[in-house]
Amino acid sequence: MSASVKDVAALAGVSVGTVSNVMNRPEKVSTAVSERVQAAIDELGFVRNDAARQLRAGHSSTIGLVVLDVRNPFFTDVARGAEDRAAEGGFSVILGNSDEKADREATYLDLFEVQRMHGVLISPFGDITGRLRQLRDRGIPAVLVDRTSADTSFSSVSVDDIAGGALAVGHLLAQGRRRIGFIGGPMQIQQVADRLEGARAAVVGHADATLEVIPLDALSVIAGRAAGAELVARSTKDRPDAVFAANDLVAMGVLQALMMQGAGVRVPEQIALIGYDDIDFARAAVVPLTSIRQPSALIGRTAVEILLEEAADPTLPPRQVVFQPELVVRESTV
Amino acid sequence: MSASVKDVAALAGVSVGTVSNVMNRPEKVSTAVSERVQAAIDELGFVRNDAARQLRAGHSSTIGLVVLDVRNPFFTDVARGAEDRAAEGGFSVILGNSDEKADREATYLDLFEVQRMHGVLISPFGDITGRLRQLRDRGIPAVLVDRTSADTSFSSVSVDDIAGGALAVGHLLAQGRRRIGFIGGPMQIQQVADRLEGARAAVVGHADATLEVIPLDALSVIAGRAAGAELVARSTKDRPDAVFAANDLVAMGVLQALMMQGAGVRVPEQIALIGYDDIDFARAAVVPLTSIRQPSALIGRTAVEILLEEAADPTLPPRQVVFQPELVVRESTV
DNA sequence: TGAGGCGATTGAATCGTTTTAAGAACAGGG
DNA sequence: CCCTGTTCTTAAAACGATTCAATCGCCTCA
Repeated sequence: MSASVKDVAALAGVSVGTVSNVMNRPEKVSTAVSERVQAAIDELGFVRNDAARQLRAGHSSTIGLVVLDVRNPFFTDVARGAEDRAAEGGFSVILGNSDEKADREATYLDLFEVQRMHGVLISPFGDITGRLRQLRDRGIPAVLVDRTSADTSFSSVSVDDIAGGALAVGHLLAQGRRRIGFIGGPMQIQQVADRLEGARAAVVGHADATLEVIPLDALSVIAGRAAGAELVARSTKDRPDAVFAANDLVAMGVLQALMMQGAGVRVPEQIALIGYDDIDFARAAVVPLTSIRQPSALIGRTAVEILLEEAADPTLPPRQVVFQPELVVRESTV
Repeated sequence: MSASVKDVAALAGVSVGTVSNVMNRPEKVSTAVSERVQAAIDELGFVRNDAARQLRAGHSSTIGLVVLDVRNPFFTDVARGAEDRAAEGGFSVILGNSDEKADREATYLDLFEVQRMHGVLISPFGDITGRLRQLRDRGIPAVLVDRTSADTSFSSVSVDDIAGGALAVGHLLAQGRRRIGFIGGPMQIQQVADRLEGARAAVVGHADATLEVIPLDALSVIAGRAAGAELVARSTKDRPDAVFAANDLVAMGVLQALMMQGAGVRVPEQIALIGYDDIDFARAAVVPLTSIRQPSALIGRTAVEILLEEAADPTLPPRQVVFQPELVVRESTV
């Protein structure tokens, strides 16, 4: 069907070894021969068969990435960063979407194993350190993304959500707000709990400030809107003067409820509002939303970096990299 | 590093050929031997090396899928449908995000070629029929997704956007609306042009109905909001009594502008609003949005179906499958 | 002229699985 | 006891790129 090195070698009048050298260590080949081989490659439209290369090499030059939700811009940005860094080293990234389902997650890991991936990046859903350990024993290293490992036997790259929460509430306090509301949940989600913890820490420094927690059972627009409606129903003096939503989806729901005809709570005059994640929709909201941005692309880039190092030297000790989030101020808080 | 068939064969006391038979044609092997081999596989934690299998087979058992935008729920649903159908046939799908960039699209096609994919599904960005023809000549068939091919030399699976436009406006007319506004653009996007064409066709049957086109330069929330603000600025009698937005993002922008404090245009009482795509956000909007749903998962499923058939028999003539969209009625139009 | 050195090139072995033709073991019929 | 099937298993030959020890030229210098 398609041409092989053998065909190229025959056409160029050299041996297959030389053709391989032209492609992989050009410095070992004279320019005359190199050009002749190149011409033959072009003429035949030769494309290397990766399976054969892999078989010989013992492993693929592809990195597998499993994310919790491809629709979440945070993860697509992580993926982009990973792809960029991988490309610099001559690797490719293939993307799997676990959709927060354990069986899908397992299926992707199986696929990555039969394909003898160079390594795996994963934002884990269930507890899969056992499976990851198995993969590592078979020569496939793994790096956790957006979650620190329970045990520290794997490297991880994540963001400091406690700092993020403190950053958000610190900003509200700096704007002169004192009655802060935190809207988010469920608390089983580590990220939510951490953000709340950060919020609490920020409030502690201000004796006259209070923090009210309004729990949610999901991080969605709908849930946020319900919580917002509850605020609208209160008398003005019982309302917080600032709200920190656990993520941007929730914040958008709250915003919708506050701005609704008949509600007429002005943002940010009466209630300042800050979200988390800085998704595109946040910028595009009726009142552009102040939010906490995570260095998503950098997370992906760093994860690949660590993965490649560990693949090259499996004896390296695991590392935990934690990035700091960043405040993005827009109209909803000023 | 990891065990090979040879190790399994040695442990089970049979030849490698038998091990292969146990895995691939169990009916050729006696139960006694089969059990012995299975035990050996389990004990060694043997996992097949896909590279070797592919090398022998001549092509991978993986299908490549390139979409324009992974963040768009439409495409993730297409991907899901494709994965499901592929899994039924023992194939896997790997997902590439071209992000509407020609170079990213090309990079994925190159990757799929060196990996000797079983086939490629693609929602093309640029004109890549030349490249696809090349792939096909080298044994990798392709099926176009969500776009009919300019020439009909490739199979394609798409949705009838003209019918979708007619469906949307037909619904508005059935609700008694007569002054219809179409908000969308740019018209270079085939889908937008088709939806408008369908809208025009629907209006033709009603002598007293009018269709006003409000052009946009992008299908975004922001652009939609600007168009909505323009409607708000008009006197009531100059406003349309129903708006058909080219997609849900635009519709959400329009909705935001209409509902804004001070604007006070009631939806659907004063202006009915319908979108297109039926994304999750549409359901979650302040006023849940009527929309046109496309059978996304079925599109992916069908595309894989056709691809597998063409891979099995490359002489099959290309087929164009066109699905019909579906109206989903919510509060924004009733 | 021949030895030594050096860079460029070759050819065969290798990776792990699948496939296929050939062989072994066994049963039943004559 | 031999012959003919059947059923199960084996051994060896692929697949295509890479690698490395071996070889080939060719030049320099004694």
